[in-house]
Amino acid sequence: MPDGGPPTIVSIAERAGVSIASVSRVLNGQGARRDTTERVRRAAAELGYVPNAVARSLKGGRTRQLTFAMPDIGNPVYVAMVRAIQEVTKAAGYRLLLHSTDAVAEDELAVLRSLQDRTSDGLILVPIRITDAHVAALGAAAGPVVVIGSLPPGVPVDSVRADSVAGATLAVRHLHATGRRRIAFVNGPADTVPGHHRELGYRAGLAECGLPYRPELVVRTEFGVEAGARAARRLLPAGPDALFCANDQLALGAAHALLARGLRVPADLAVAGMDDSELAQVAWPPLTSVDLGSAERGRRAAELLLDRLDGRPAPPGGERAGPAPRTTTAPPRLVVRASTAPATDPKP
Amino acid sequence: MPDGGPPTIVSIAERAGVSIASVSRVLNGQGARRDTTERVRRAAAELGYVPNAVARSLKGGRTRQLTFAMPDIGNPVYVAMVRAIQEVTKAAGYRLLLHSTDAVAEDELAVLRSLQDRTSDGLILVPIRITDAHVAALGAAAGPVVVIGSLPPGVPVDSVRADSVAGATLAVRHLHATGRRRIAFVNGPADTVPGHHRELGYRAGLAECGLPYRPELVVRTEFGVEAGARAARRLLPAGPDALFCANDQLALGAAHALLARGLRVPADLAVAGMDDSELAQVAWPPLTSVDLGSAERGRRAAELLLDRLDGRPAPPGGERAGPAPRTTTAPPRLVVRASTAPATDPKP
DNA sequence: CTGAAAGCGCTAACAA
DNA sequence: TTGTTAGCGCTTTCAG
Repeated sequence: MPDGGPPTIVSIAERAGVSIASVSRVLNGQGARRDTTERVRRAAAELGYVPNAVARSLKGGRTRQLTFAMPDIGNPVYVAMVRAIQEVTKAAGYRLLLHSTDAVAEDELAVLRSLQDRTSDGLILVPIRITDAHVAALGAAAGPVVVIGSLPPGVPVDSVRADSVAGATLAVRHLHATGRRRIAFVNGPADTVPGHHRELGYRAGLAECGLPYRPELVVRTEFGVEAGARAARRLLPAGPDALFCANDQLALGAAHALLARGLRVPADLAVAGMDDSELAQVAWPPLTSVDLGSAERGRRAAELLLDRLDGRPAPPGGERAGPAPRTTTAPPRLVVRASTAPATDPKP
Repeated sequence: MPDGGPPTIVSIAERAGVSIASVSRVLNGQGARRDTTERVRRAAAELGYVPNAVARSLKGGRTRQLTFAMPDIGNPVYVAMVRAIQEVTKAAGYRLLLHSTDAVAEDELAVLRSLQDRTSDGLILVPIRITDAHVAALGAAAGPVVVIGSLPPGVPVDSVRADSVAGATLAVRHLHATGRRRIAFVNGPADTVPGHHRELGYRAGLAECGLPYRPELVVRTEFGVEAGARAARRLLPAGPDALFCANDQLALGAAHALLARGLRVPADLAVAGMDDSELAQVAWPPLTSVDLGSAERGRRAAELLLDRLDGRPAPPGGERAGPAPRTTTAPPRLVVRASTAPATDPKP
C-alpha cells in the first residue's frame, strides 16, 4: 500500500531500519558498513527510489540545468549549436533547457532575468541585437553567462564570436575570382550585429577586388527564406551576376526565386550564403557558403560556461567570479559548392 | 554590502520590518494592509528580488516545467511541434524542456524514468519504436505522459496520432491520378511505427488504383536526407516514374539525387514526401507532401497534458489520475506542389 | 560508522 | 490583518 506519494529517503530509512542520514550517505557513495549499505540499496531498489532533483537543488544551490537561448529554433545554424552544446553539457552532467526568443529583445532580457529565479545554473545567449538594456542586464546577471556573438568592449561576459567580416570578404573574393563582377548583397537587418558585420565584410571584399560599391545592388531585409526570395526579385532589375546572401536561409530563398523565374544557377547568376548550415547542402543547386564555425562556437561556449561553473556553485550576487572575461573568435572557412561555379557561355 | 547571496523573503522581511509570511502574502497577491503592501513591494524592488523557483517547486510539489522529447531536433517536423507545444504551454505558465533522443530507445526510456526525479511535471514523448519496455515504462510513469504517435491498445496513456496510413494512400492516389504507373516507395525503417504504417498506406493506395505491388520498387532505409539520395539511386534501375517517400527528408534527398543525375523532376520522375514540413517548401522543385498535422498534433498533445495536470498537482505513484486515456487522430491532407505535376512529353 | 538535527527558500496552516 | 511555525526532500555538520 503506497503511502500516497513517491518514495523518499524517509521511506527507505524506515524500510531498511536506519536513519535518513545513512540512506543519503549510502546513496551518495560514502562509506558505510557492509550491512547497512546492503539494506539501504535493497530497500531503495524495491521501492524504485529516484532522488528528488528539486530537493537536491534547493539544498545544493544548483540545479544542474543550463539554458541555451537562441533567436529561432527553426534555423539550422542554431540546431547545430544545440547539438554541440548538448554534447558538452551532457558529458558534464547538466540538463539543457532550450529557449527560442524569436529574436525579440524583450524575450532575451527576460531570459537573462530568469537566471535570477535559479531555474538554471548558467546561460548561453545568442542575442541578435545588443541594446544598452542588454549591456546593463548582462552586467547584472545573477549567474554565469556566455554570449555567442560580438559584444561591445567592456561588457564583463565571456563571449564567442564568428569573424563574419572576414567571412563575407572571403565570399566576395571567391565570387570575383570566378568571374562575377556585379555582386549583389542580400542582407538581414543592418541594425543587427551580424547584419552590420556582414555588410562591412561585403564592402571590404568589393574594395579588395577593385569593384565599386553600388547601392542598387544591396537589399536589407529580414533573415528568412521568404525574405530572400523577395530580395532576389527586387534585385534582378539591377542586373547582378551574383547574389551574395548574409545567411543560408536568404540564399536558399534567393536561389528559389531565380529558378522560379527560369534563370539558371550558377549559369546565369551565382548564389552564395553564409553559415554553411544543413540548408546549404540540401539546397538545389547545393550552395556555396561560408562556414562560420557554428558547431565550434557552440562547443566553445559550453566549455566556457562550464569553466565558470566549476568551483563556484553559485556566484555571489553582484561581483562576477573567476578570471576576467574571455573572448574566442572562430575563423571563417569558405565551402565551395555548385551554386557558384564559373558562368559558362549561355547555350547557343 | 551584499549579505553574500541573492535576496530572499528574509532579506525583504527585514528591510520592510514585517514577517516573512507577510512578504509571501503580498508577493502572491493576497490581502494585506495598504501600508504593509507598500513597504514589502518597495523593499522587494530595491533588492531586485526574484522568487527562487526551486524552493517554490519543493514546497508546491510541482516545477511548472514540462518536457518534450523527440527523436531529432534537426527534423523540421519536430520543430513545428515544438513551436505549437511552446505556444500552448507558455500560455499556461509552463517552461518547456526540450530533449532530443536521437531515436535511441534507450534514451526514450531514460526520459520516461526521469519523470521520477520530479524535474518536470509532465512529458510529451514522440517514440519512434514501441517496444515492450516502452509499454511497461509508460504504464509505470511517475507523472502524466502524452505520446505523439500510435500506441498498442491498452496502454494507459493519452496519445495523438497521425493517420499516416490514409496519408500515404492519398499520396499514391494522387500520383496515379497524375499519370504515374510505376510508383516506387522510399521508406524509413519498416520496424518503426511510422515506417510500418506508411508502408501499409502505400500498398493500400496501389491496390485502390489497381497497380501491382512490386518489391523491386520499394527501399527501406533510415529516415534522413542522405538516405533518401542513396535510395533514389538504388531504385533508378527498376525504372520508376514516381518516387513516393515516407517523409520530406527522404524526398528531398531523393529529388537531389535525381537532379544530380540530370533527370528532371517532375518531367522524368515525380517526387512526393510526407509531413509537409518546411523542407517541402524550400526544396527545388517544391515538393508535394502529405500534411500529417504536425503542429496540430503538438498543440493537441500539449492540451491533453495540461488537462491531466489541472486539478492534480502530483498524481500519486502507481494509479493514473483523471479520466480514461484519450486518443486523437489528426486527418491527413495532401499538399500538391510542383514536384508531382503530370509528366509532359519529353523535349523533342 | 551512525543518528539527530539544522537548514536551503518558500507557502500555508494556525494563532494571536 | 499579521506573525509564528511546520514542513517540502535532501545533504551535511556535529555528536555519539
